[in-house]
Amino acid sequence: MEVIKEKDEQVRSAILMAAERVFQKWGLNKTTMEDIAGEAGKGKSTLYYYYKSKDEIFDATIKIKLNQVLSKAQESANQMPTAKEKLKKYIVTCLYEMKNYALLFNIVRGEIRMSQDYLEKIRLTIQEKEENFVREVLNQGFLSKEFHFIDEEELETAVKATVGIIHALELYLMLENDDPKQIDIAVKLITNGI
Amino acid sequence: MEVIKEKDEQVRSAILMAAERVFQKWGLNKTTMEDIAGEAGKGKSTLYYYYKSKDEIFDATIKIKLNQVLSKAQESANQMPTAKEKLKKYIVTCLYEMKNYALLFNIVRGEIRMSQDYLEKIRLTIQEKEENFVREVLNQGFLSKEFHFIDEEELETAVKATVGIIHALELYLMLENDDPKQIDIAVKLITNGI
Amino acid sequence: MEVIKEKDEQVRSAILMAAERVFQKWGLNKTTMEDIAGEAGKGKSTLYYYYKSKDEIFDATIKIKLNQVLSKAQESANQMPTAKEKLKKYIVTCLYEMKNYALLFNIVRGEIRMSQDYLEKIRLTIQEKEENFVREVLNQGFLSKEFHFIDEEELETAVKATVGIIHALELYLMLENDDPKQIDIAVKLITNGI
Amino acid sequence: MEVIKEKDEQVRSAILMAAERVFQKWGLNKTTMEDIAGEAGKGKSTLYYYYKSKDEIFDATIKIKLNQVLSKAQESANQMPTAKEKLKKYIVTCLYEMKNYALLFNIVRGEIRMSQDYLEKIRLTIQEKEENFVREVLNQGFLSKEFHFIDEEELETAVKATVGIIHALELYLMLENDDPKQIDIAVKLITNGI
DNA sequence: TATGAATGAGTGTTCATTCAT
DNA sequence: AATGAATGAACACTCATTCAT
Repeated sequence: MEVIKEKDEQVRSAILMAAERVFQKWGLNKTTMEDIAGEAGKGKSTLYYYYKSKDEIFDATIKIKLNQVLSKAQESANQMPTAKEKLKKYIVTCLYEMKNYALLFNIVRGEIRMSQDYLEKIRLTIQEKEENFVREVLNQGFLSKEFHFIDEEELETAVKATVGIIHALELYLMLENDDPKQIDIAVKLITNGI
Repeated sequence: MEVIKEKDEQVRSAILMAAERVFQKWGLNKTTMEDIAGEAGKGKSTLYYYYKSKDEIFDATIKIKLNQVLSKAQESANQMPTAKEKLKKYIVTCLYEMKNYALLFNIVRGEIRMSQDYLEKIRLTIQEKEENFVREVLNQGFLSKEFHFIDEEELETAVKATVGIIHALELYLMLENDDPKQIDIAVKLITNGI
Repeated sequence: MEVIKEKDEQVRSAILMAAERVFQKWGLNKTTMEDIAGEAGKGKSTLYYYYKSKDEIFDATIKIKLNQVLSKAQESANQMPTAKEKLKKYIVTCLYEMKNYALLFNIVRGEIRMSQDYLEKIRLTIQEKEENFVREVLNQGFLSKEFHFIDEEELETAVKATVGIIHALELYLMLENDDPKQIDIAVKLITNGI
Repeated sequence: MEVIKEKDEQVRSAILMAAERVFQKWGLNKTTMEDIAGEAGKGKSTLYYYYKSKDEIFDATIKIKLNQVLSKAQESANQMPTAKEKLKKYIVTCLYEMKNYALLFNIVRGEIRMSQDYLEKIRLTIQEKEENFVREVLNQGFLSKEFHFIDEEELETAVKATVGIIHALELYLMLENDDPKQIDIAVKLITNGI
């Protein structure tokens, strides 16, 4: 029973990994179920045994990948001693990771109907996760006087703004830029102000 | 003969304006030639008399809109006295304008084949235009000692980074944010550094 | 303009006639759009230029055929002198005509979702048409003392019952019976009572 | 061995009962093997262990149900003293019973390929059964002088016609009518003649 | 005995594009 | 100059059926 369950989960996972590759390559609209099936080495209709629709596959793909990236970034950041370094490490790791899945994440914005609420929900969950982490770091920096420019009541604003800026950089680097050196420059510029 | 040419140009322009509206509303993939034709009050096949394909229409639409936005931003910026204010005004105007055409510009990123070089060309042209303007402003600020942190050899890097950051903010504000106040916060944060 | 309109109507009509043939042959579910297109000598997608969906085609097919049959029956009946003969002629003509389109009409009952209201509407319209005609005939027979067994207040009940019996016979003869002589026997049996 | 055989027969029966419910609800085409399996509480492929195909399941379902209805009707009829009452009881019971399985029986007509002979065979067997019963009753009525209008040589015609009319009424009441009172009216109308 | 897993062969529908007029 | 008509090529999704276990 346990084995069977595992097998099932393995196939679902294999499908998602195949989907990730082709979505990343072709985008949501141009990727067909046949593409995914071919990449997974399965028949087209097999996909429907495991997932209800193309959208559900895309949904799951994004969800997993986002969680992976954020978790990795938070892990990396937590190994740094100071709040400043943590923040910087978090930003940089996010940027590098996201850059590798540029098209995949970008699809969420450009190709999807506004009305698809489930994606909005994913984004909100993610955003909360990010904000929680940044809030913690900023708070720590505030307590340790590292970030003396922040007073208590501005903390929440700073959290939202920082996360926003991170998103902005993510997008910029993901989409517009192929020069890895630019990441450092951009981070420095953001950190120090123009 | 001249009159006919003018008429021709008028129709082409009308089609593009119609296309702009529906692309902005539905994105590239979800917008059909019928949508565009309907919005333009023309027959579907008429579009093919004036443009070779849907892509060509989209192409032209983006090109024009981008030029409009940039020109307006440069105009606004040039009315400011100091380099600092010029830069700020330029950024803010770009952001506000682009925000209004969020989906339109975003399409360029999410829905388009990698292999479509002509869009890349547009982007390069635009980027050059932006860089030229920013370079001018930064240079002026350098000469007037407003931007003392920039030395001559760093100018080019600063130009590229600044334009990059502007793009980043554009994207962020276009896509993730519906609160107009955030624009000011974000600009301040960028200007002063986190 | 008039000519074009006519052409359009001709094609729509041709599609419907093709559809009638294949629906009659295969039923609703087993008939594919490709079947209809093939029979009509058109491309499959051409059908969608003239009709919105398979259901719409089926809808129109039934509607037209029903009207044809009823009109013909009423015409035939009206050429008879007495009410009794009119009624008999009407029944017999309906039966003979409907018999030729057995499967076509029967589809309406066996293959269609209950929830499809538009078909219900067609049936009600048709039923009204039938009832009106039968009422007229019965009324005439009542006034001429041909049908002395009907008193005024029973007229409406008699109308509904007669139409019902006609339907019953239609169904029976359409579906269960391939012997044309049986029509006469059945009519006689109904007319005289078992 | 005997026990196993019994178990086997029980499962086959359970499947058929489940099938009856879903066929009655959705019709033949719209009912999937998954529907049947779900209703039976079995795995989809289990059905193929007991039956060769969907058609075979449908086949068996109809056969059993028809036999049930006819047997019940004949039983009820046989409790009546006179031939006239027997005939009437038989008709009414058939109608009431069949009405409850309207869609199920109707499927036989609307959704099935002409070429499926096995259903034709079922129908013939059933029809023979019905005719035998009606013949017996009519004969009894002829002998007891109840049905004086029938002479010996017309008996066979009368049998066929009566069974036909019953079928007609069955169909009519099954498909077109939701008012139970109409059954009585219709029977009366048939019995007395229009 | 029973079934989870897998799939081939369809199905209705969409849409960019062509072409005769 | 303008377009109605026509269509091929896809595409997401369905389902009866098979097969290994």
